[in-house]
Amino acid sequence: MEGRNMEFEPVESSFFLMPTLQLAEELLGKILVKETAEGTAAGIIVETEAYIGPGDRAAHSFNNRRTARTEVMFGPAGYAYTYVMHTHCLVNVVSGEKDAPEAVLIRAVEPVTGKELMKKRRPGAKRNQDLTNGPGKLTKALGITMADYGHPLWESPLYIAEGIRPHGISAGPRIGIDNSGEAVEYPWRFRVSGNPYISGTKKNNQS
DNA sequence: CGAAGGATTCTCT
DNA sequence: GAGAATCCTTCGT
Repeated sequence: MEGRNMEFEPVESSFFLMPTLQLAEELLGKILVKETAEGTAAGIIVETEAYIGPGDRAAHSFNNRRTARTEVMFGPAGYAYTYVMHTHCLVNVVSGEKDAPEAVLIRAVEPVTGKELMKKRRPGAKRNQDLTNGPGKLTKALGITMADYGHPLWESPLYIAEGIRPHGISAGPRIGIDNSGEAVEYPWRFRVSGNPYISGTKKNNQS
């Protein structure tokens, strides 16, 4: 990369116009950028999961269930779907055509900009890789909140930027949805091969 | 209006 | 490895 410019180049809105499973794969290596008053924090996306509502029991929009919460998933692709889980916030990239409730969950990123800011936001993290190696962790590190719900991901202050080309990509079963029947086995989790900034602390610790 | 559950994370044993 | 924390949404009465 050219280097001296700290700013990132957002993707075009047309980038998101592809099948959800393909988008989940294409997002690997891209950069998730969040600009705040405190500064800019950004990380390379290294782990994603696809959620395809109509036939995916693990998705909030399973069987096309439409609620105030999942509303944005029924809209066009490329918007942020933020969701509060327990005490944490998760972020998804809406995918699929209009009226198709599909999305890609961002599970982990590798910090590239604003590491000091991330450390400040996550006092508990002892290692660099603990800053963003989980869906709830990365949102806190980057400063993503429910205020970003429905935000278009090709515009400041929250967007996907062009990044690197991953050396290799691995696919496998998703995590944390073991109460979702057979949907658990779908290989809809994608990650950059060999990258240390990957989630998966408990079970599902496969190579 | 009240009750149950969840795409998680942290801490202690 | 197991269990609690803790906030919002969804569903039932």
